[in-house]
Amino acid sequence: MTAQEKKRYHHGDLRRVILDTAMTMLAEPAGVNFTLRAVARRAGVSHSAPYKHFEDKAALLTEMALVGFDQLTAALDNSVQVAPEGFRSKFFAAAAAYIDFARQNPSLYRLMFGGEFGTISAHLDPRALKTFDFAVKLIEQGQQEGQVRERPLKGQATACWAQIHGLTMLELNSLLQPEKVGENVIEQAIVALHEGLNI
Amino acid sequence: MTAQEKKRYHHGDLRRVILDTAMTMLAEPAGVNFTLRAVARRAGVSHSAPYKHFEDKAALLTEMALVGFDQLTAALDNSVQVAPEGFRSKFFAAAAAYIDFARQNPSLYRLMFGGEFGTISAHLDPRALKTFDFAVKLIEQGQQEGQVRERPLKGQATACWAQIHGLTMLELNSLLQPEKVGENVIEQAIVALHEGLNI
DNA sequence: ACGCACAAGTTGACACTGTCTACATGGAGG
DNA sequence: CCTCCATGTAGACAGTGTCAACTTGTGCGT
Repeated sequence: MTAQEKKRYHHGDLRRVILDTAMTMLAEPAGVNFTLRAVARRAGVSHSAPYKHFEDKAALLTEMALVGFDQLTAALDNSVQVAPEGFRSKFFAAAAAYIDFARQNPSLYRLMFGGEFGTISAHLDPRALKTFDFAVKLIEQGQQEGQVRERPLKGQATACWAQIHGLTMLELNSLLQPEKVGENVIEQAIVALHEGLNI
Repeated sequence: MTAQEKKRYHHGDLRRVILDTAMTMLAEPAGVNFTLRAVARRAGVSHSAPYKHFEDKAALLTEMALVGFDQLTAALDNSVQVAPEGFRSKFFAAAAAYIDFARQNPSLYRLMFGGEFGTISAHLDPRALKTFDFAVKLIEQGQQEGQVRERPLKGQATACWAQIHGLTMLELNSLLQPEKVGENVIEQAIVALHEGLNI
């Protein structure tokens, strides 16, 4: 774990290094078309070293998407812990945190939901489903507080996710510009969504 | 326009042929990673012929996305014309037509909203905005019929589009499987959306 | 303490891609 | 009829994902 260990022939941490490097490159402007060889170069290893840790480029991308879901879930969890008590407060906090995450990691968010690669299968992974579970639990708590009408839990959670995800996508694609679509569309939409859940 | 005109050195229709061929290949299974050279091969021209009609591969993809928006708008227009009178009827018809389009052209739909390439700019193209205009007009008609509460028109239209788009994405990514999420989630979500608009 | 199997690296090759430049063709307009 | 120029072709180039063959050196059982 010392500094010079990086020079070891087997530095034992290459998988993590490659993953981190790839995440970094994805986050850079125009990092969408990042290349496997470029990742290896920046990581300081040969161009085929990544194949010892990831079967495919698709496998790396899938893992990256899953890391993205981990981070998103963590951001959501954190937002509701920080937010004041009450369903309404936590609901708006979570929605804001979700969209913020996408705004700050647009390429990653697109990778997570793009489905261009093996990514589609990633959505059925437990790590991705955790994000869905978060929504379910939040709605459930709202029902227990009497703030959300009693309907099939998963249906409501799905509707919520769909709405927020749709908004996020439109936002990422610059379709929610105020001059085109009016001010605070996002806020309005979330308010409407909340009203829809409300008793 | 006769059959043998295809053999002309300049057959004068290459742009359309290339576009059609590319659309066909995109529609095929695993056509997501379709290649420019493969399009040229199938079109029976040299590998660099497409460059006389499209500056880039990105330019071709952008044009394909715009064609997708044309088709989607046409499908929506048709659905409301066929549907019985009344806002509710037309609203549900349009929602169903939208999701159907995506289900039948998943790769195209992803291309339209993926934003991986120059596609993002395509969303600001008039041809893409027509789809948005459709939603606006539909809601407007609902308001005139007294079926939709009076709120900022574009805000409501955006919320609708976001919801449907979000649902569509989840559906395309196989996240709406009945055993995971309950039966008829889509219908429920659309009903909820309609209720949200309703007075 | 020793030697060795095997995981973890490297190098080099292959087919293929997007794109550029130079050249060929032939249809339309003076 | 001739010639210009849009439209096509051929070939080259750097760069990519992936594979196979080779090297290295670490952890294990004896």
